[in-house]
Amino acid sequence: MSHFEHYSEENYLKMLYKLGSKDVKKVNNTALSKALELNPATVLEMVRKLKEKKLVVIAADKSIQLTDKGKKKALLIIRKHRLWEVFLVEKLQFKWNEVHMLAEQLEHIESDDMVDRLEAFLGHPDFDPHGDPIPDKNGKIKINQSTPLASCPAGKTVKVISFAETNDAFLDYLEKLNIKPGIKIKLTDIHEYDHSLSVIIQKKSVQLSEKAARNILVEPA
Amino acid sequence: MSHFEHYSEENYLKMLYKLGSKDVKKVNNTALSKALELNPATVLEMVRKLKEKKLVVIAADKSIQLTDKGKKKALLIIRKHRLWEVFLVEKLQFKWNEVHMLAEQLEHIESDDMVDRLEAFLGHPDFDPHGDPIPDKNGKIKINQSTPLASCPAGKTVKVISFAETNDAFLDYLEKLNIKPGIKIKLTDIHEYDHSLSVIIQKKSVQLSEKAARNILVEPA
DNA sequence: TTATTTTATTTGGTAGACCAAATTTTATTG
DNA sequence: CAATAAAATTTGGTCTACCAAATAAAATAA
Repeated sequence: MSHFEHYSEENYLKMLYKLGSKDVKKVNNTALSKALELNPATVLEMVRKLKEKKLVVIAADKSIQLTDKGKKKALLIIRKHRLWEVFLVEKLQFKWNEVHMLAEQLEHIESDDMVDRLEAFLGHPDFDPHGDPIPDKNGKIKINQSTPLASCPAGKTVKVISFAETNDAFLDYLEKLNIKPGIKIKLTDIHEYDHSLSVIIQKKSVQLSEKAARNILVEPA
Repeated sequence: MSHFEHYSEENYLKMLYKLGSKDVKKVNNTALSKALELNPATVLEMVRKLKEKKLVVIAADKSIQLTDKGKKKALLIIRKHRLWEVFLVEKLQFKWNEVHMLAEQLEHIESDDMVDRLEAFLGHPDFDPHGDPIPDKNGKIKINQSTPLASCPAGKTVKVISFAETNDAFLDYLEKLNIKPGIKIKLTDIHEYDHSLSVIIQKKSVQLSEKAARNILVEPA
């Protein structure tokens, strides 16, 4: 039967979207292979199929770019992923850093109707538990103008919006410090020496590395 | 990646369970092939794999039978399927006859933790929207010999066991009348005209519609 | 610009889950 | 029991999504 014909394709599209929006440098076959942890030959093969389906175009410099059609498809997968994450956290009481893997599975369930109903059931959330925006049913995203905590001036109090990294180590770290979307952080000091920060989170003083601060996205409180 | 290696296997197990519990006649390769709408050669191949994994045994007459291990695995898939059906109907407002295909997809999501949380979120339902029992986390089905209140004779006192419906409206209704599992109901009268019932619940006399009485499952007190 | 490195592509293979058609085995039945 | 029907099994394929290793092409560096 191969009920999950679309599974791989969806992963490629999602990764292309992710790479395309994060990195400035072009996404070539090597980059995509590494990101997906797949053999370049495998990726080349699939990219050709995506090209056939008009989901990507191969630029003159061989970089792989999503077409509007491909981008929309990617955004609708991301929509499903993020809505399921909200469900898992809000309704099934998972910790917000535990849900990624599960949402990876749920995002491939196909039913536009179900996704719309899920959205309504959850009360049309705008952001997932990590603070990432949830595209609407047409694949449109509300763009927030958050900035990395690392580029805020000392003395400022900010509100955590989302995170630029999603690996478990980072999410566990945030969990320990009780840093999550919505929480207020007062940036008390920036240390010239190593660019680490002293901040106050819920009345407790904490040290953050520059690396961490670059991946915590905030807005003026 | 082949994230869904288990997908086919699960379908075979589920179908074997279904055929085994429904039909009295033996389940042979031909029967299974027809039920799954697959070529006998394909089915034979998979059945051998299931045998390798000790999930089935092939009897002397070539009939395919689930082992305890296989049966448990099948029941846990059925558990997931039915819990998701409850979710789709109760929470996402699908009609009971629209949910089967979706649940077929959702049942293959793997996470015991999620299933248990889902069960708790749904309020530990005993039956799915079709009235089929939901196995517990060990694959055990409560084989209660409960009958609908509607089919009890007048004058009898019975104990409420479970409900064949779990939608909010029905549950609210039950809540108002203080009808819950364990409670005693005395059936004082059955009205020929509309098949409604007069019952006594905690010393108070109440009228129940036939519809409600069909969905209240009871045992002799 | 030639050598070297990196990237893209081709070639030949694998495993899982499927199929049609041929063949063998088992049952049924005249 | 022999003929026939049915069921089981074998054989030789397909398609998808993978891989490793070889080769070609492009980019970079000396």
